[in-house]
Amino acid sequence: MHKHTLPDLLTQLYQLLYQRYGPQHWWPSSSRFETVVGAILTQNTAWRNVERALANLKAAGALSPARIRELAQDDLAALIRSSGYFNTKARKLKAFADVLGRHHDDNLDHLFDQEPRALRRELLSIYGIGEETADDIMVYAAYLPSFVVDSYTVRILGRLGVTSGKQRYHAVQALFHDNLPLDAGLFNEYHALLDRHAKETCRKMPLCRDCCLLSLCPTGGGHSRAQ
DNA sequence: GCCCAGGTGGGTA
DNA sequence: TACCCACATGGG
Repeated sequence: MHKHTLPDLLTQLYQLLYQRYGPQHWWPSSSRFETVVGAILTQNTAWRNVERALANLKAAGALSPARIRELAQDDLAALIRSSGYFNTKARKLKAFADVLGRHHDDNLDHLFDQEPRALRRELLSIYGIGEETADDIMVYAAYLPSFVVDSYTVRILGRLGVTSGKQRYHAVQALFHDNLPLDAGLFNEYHALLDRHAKETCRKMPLCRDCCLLSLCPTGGGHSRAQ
């Protein structure tokens, strides 16, 4: 099937994307807490709309766990209106702020200073934090190597014939964990590059022959189905 | 008007 | 387990 081993393919995929796009400087934020808030607000939402919500929170002095707890949920929802799902996301932000206050004295160092498995479990136990958001927080706020799998990741791996498109989150994540160095900096850049490539290229050019990944594509760019 | 965007939780069979 | 649906704004 493949002319590459999986470690080779995943490494070459990274190198091709990095050569094409360069460093992506993720996660754009001025604090780790802001990164966590952004990770929740960007769920199924364009980042552009999240930026407005974050600006509103900053302008209102509301970008802290204590202020998020103090604000009425409706008032918090109004501030983040532009990010969509504002009622749901206001509840999610409050859920995170509650756990951070109750169990960690509002200190992200305390939250992050535990075994990575335990940290991920705790994040997943919080209302509104699923696997992808948990891994966003692991990589981009706690600086731990936990690969972020999103729909773009699945789409690109599908086109390269690496996944079927029906695998669960954990199985896709394991591809990266089992075949690459467990390096938070690498995982940071890798996920950002997949995102960049999918947004910039995959939509406009559904075939690999039109993009920088042609050399990795088993079909030579002739897809019958786009994943 | 339509489809999509840096998903998650809840319900049903 | 496997689907289905609600959640909601803003841009192309």
